[in-house]
Amino acid sequence: MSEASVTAVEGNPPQVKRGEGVAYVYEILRNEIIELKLAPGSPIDETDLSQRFSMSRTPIREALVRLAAEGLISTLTNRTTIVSNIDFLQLGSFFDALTLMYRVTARLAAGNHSEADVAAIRAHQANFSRAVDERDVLAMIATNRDFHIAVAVAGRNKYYTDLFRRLLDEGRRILRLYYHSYDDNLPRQYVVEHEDMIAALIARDVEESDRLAVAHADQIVRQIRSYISADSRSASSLTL
Amino acid sequence: MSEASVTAVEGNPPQVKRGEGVAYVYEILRNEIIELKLAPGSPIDETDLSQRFSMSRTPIREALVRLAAEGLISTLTNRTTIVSNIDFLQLGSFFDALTLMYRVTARLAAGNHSEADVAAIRAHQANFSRAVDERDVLAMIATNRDFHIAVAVAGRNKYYTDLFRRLLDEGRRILRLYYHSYDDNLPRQYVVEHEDMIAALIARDVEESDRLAVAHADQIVRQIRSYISADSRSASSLTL
DNA sequence: AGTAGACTTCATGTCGACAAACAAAATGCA
DNA sequence: TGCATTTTGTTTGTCGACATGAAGTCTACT
Repeated sequence: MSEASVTAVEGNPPQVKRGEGVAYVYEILRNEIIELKLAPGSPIDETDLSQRFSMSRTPIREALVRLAAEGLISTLTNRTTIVSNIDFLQLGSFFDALTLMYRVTARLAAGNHSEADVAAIRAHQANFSRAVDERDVLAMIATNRDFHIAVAVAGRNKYYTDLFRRLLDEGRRILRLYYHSYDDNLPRQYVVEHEDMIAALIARDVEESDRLAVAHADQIVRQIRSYISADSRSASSLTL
Repeated sequence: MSEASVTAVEGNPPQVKRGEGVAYVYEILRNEIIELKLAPGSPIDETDLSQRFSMSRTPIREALVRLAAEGLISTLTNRTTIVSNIDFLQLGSFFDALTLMYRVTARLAAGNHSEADVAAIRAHQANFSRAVDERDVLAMIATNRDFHIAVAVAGRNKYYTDLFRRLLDEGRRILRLYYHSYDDNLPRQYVVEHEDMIAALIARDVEESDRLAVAHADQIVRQIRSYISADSRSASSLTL
């Protein structure tokens, strides 16, 4: 019923102290959900978690409430709570919002960024580039997300940054689902596109930043779409 | 220290049953925060609330966690939690995001709405119009928000609807702060603008819906800005 | 008198336990 | 044998209590 690797007691119960317990559990569970270590739809048992983290159920519960508020888990009243499913029917909405956030954050960043922002963005881009060099797909997904968050932060609009972060994390879940078919050419192209975006941003060229953001978003949407259709094609070939 | 009207025990402890307690407390507190019955910056005492709602502190706490996740309250670890302040420095970001959401939800609604959506939107518009007729400012603020949420729902993008809802509620808080100087002409104009928006939506005219949304947003932003500057002007006249 | 340090007070964070609600197994009846 | 009902079991929702950390108070010392 419960997978040993996930449910097992933490090797080093890292002695979190008063007031940090909830944040600790929240961070770990959040990562496990986004990285699909906890499969969508799988049930979450509070008692299990409380044993795993060597804590009472109370802080566990609060962490779960936070995750539920973010939409990462769904709680059925008086019944079990499960990891939220990836809603493929809403994929159109997702792409739409994602593209819009790419655009507005790029535009704002071009207008509002500071020196420090550029340094942060470049650091993340370096990490992303390294991940591509090392063909570390999981690291690519994570560092790519961090790069775009840094751009959003440079845009100085917390409402956009917030939504963008959620969208990008949801994107991480979807990409994890399909990363096995990752194309070797695309990552290189993403590195180049990121560099172009940085250049336009430094030049404070809002319109060019916007154009590049649209192109980048289209590229990513196309990539995910192709993964999904490839996936469904192989499935349908099985049934014939 | 604690205001009697807010801290007092609920007259009718409405016997909420298992599993509904948290949602009940959450809804009530949320409304009180948005309607400024709980002033920004004022401390929130868990023990007080637990007495007021005749519940243990546990469900109260979960409701507070949800509110904190939404940004409506800020919790200082090991110390008190307070109602979030209205951040006037971020007002520019707020207006920017608000305008964008007006636009995209109007566009999407024009493209995706169904008959039922139109009916719902019209109902909310009727409520808004009635509130204007009755010069009930508080009702106007609330029904106006509901009208735009209905439009967003018709747009069928939960990401936008979610962000929009939060922005509109934050707007309700700001308007409450300034509603004493509410202009008598503007509400009428809003009714007309809403009617125009509905017409464009039914005609599925995306571009016209967009134009109207921009105009509507500009109008509201201008209104809030004038309230604030009027307020600061009277304040500065005091200091001179 | 002013300041540093100990003490008191009190709200929060955490805990273990109990009770309700749901799901599934077991039982009884046609 | 098949279906309805009861019983059992498990997990969640709620409770009351304890421990911890922080703010304010009081005292003592320079």
